Amino acid sequence: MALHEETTTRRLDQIPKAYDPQAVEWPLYQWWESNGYFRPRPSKNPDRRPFVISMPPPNVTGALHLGHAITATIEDIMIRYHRMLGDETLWVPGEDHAGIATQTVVEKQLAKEGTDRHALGREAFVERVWEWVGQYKSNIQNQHRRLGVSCDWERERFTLDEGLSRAVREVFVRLYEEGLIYRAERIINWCPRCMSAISDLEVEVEETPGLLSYVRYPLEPAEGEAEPRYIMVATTRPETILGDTAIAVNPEDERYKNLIGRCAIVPVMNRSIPIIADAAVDQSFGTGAVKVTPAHDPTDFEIGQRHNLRSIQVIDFDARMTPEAGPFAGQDRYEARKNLKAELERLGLLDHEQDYTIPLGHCERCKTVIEPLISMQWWVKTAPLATPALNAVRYGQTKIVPPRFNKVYSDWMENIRDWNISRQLWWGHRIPAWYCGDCGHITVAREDPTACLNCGGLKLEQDPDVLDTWFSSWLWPFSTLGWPDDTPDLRRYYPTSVLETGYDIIFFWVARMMMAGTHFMGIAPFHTIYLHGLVRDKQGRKMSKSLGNGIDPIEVMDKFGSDALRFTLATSSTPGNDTKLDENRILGARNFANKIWNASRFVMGQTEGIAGGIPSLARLAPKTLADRWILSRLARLTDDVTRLMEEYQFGEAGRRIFDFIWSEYCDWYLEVAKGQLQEPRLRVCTAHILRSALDTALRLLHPFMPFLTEEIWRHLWSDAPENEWPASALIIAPWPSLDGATMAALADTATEDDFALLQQIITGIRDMRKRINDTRDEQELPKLNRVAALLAGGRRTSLLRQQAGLIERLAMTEPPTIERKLAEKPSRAMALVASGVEVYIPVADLFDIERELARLDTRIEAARAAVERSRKMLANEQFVTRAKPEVVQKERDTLAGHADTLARLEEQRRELAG
RNA sequence: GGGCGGCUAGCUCAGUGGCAGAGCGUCUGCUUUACACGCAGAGGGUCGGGGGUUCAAAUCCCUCGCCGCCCACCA
Repeated sequence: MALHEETTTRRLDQIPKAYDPQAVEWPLYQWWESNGYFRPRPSKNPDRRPFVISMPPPNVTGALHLGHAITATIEDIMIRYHRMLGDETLWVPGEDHAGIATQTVVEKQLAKEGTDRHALGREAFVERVWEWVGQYKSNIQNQHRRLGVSCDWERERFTLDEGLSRAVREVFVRLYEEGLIYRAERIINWCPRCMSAISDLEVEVEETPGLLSYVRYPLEPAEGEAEPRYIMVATTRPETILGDTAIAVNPEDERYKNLIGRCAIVPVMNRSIPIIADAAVDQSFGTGAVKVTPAHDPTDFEIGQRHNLRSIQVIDFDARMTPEAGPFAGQDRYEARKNLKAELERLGLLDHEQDYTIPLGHCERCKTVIEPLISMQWWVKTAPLATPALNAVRYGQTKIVPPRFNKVYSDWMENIRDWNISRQLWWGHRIPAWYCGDCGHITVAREDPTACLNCGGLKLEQDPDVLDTWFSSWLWPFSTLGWPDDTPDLRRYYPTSVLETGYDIIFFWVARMMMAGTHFMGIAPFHTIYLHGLVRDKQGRKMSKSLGNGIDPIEVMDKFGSDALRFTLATSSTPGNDTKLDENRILGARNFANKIWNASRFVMGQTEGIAGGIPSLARLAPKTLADRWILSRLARLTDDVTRLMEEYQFGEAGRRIFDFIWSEYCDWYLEVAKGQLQEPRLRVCTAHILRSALDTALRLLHPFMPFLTEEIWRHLWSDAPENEWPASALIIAPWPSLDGATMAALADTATEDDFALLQQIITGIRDMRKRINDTRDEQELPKLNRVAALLAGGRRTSLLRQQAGLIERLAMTEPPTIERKLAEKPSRAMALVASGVEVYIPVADLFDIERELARLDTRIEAARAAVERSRKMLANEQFVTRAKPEVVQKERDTLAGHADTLARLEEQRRELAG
């Protein structure tokens, strides 16, 4: 509580004039954290389930980028909202060991030192990575802290922690025992730079300009055939010719029917291969005949399996040609392509080439071109896991926001392919499988075995590979809570509530967590999946290191403050849609923070000594129209924002709060209050309303701008006795909520209509005053400070008389003359009509009649068009009979209003012209 | 080849059946006793094109056009 006690003053002259986020944010964060506000606190309402989020774990050695910032912001908004609602709230943070990514970073470091991991050896290398992790882990943590994340750091987890590693091991063993993990030789995506297999998801396909080469294969001569004949195929990867073991044609293809069963000669290698028929071949592409290389192409691999073809690996794991490649052995794959083509040309077998766009797979991590290769790997059989995960979404146990991603999720789940989980790396969870040197049995066990489970042999060797990074993060929602142990946290906080992340990792992470959750826990890991869009640069490009277009959130926070960044990220888009981050918007949010700061400074300064404490909204006694108006607006705001938060419409909620604070509280009520505070009769009540409304607004805004609001809030309450404080800090203060009676008492349409009329009149007078002064300025006459005003109020007369002072002060008029009907209308005056009220600003010594007539004509024209439009609608029998009655009635009122306005404007014009 | 999203003011984006909105930018004023990171006022859009449904469409349906993304084994 120390920080709060330091705050003893709210004197205007002692609070800095401009909000300085740097001075406020870090101390506040430490204060929150040291006071334990981020820990879950039991709810007073036992019927409410705890609200829990597992934070998507960032790469342990990474730097914070805008993707993390938007994730952290949206999650913190939800967490803070629920904490204020009084829910038991838990946000579990952590980091991911990020297998390939981290290993690559450290390898680069080693390269700089002129060494590599093989020189170091496995153990020393892993040791080295741990050092690196120790050095960088705190970076991402502290960068996250700067964003204001109110997560429970005491429950922080790391995917390579002992506990989480145990979860990984348990899952592997269990799935193996269930027959859902198996080892198989398949064609896989191989990254020759990472020297590892990667999963289908980790391959990025890019359309690349290339060549389609047409190559003739000589046919083995049939009996009695003298002339040499050829069969021609098209290929984008000529070097794979060396590994061809067949040529395939479509069985229906008339051109080749008579060749099926015959043999062709692989150029250069002079190997005889069969011509086979397979339905996978598209007759219309290329020549309709396909070379088949089972060792280096997924489709060919399948054709090979169907036809029992031999696989000849001609490209090695390091992307160099194998001895099987004959004269090209040892050459790089692209070098071999060039050389082979030259050789084909020399042999007269390269018929021609054409430009062709090739979809090329690249390694997601290092962008190296993927080589499809046959290799022994570990796999998860995913179909049995996908079904429950699919059903959880299908039957509404888990809802996706926005719902259009249902289809993306379901389509993937329905067509799911087995997951290659082994990686030929050193950094990660080692695969818990041991091979027996005696009998060859594979022992998969929870504890490291000392002898073969089959033959008892002691020559055991552990599989050298590690598991895909996602094999640990798919357990995140329960492994972080203590699973496989039956811990209190696991029982209390699983399933979690909302999973919030970018839509770009639906398959990588979200879908797999759904599978793991349903399979191991028997229930989906979250009831809601909220997917945000990607943050892009000004041109709409994805931010990336290589493009150098990334905006560094730390720099943004240095410059504008965390709250400004958070508010911008939260309000710049809608769920699932990408955001082009615009620095001007951040600037706007920074200005908003400053606006609130100064409004608060003013309110606290003005109300000092007048009003101790802050009455609740229900206990206020509004005395004026403006009082009732601001409370009505505030009541509606509270209602709307709460609803929007429940609907995950955080952007809209933030914008509403912005509009209220700036355009209603500051622009109007604060200005009105300046006058009311001068009146002894109104002072106390006005001060109370100013403070109470500010208090509520700060609470509503807190999830979006936690630092600024907390700082002001503790100043605001500092003169109230401690036992009156709603809470020791805004972060745990109650979320504003109005019971039905209070809502009914505060929200009042008639009041809002009355005030809207007043605003219309005041704005109108300001406009006329400005035009008068512009004209005077042109004529080199001194400007008028105040103008005279005559109002014909009609049935609104008493309202206007009550509010005359307000009009005078806010519209800068002399004390206005207000009559039901003016006995004599001023002949030389500017005029306007608003909801049946006529307003005249007489201009004695200067008047540009032509200009005023033109202005009136514009207004008359607009009124006439409006009347026309309404008349036409009401004349339409279909409208009158079919539209909802209240819509028709509203239209009638609108017409009456416009007609009245039109008539009065025309009258004003006649008098002016006449 | 399938699927999804976007196209609204000069720019960045809200709005998803009932007379088009915000911020920034523009123009004009302003030391009005919180804020020039401000105040006041103004101007600016046939809501991508076409068709349909409806009393009524930016909003629902169809279609076309760009721009972007995701998925997919045509070499």
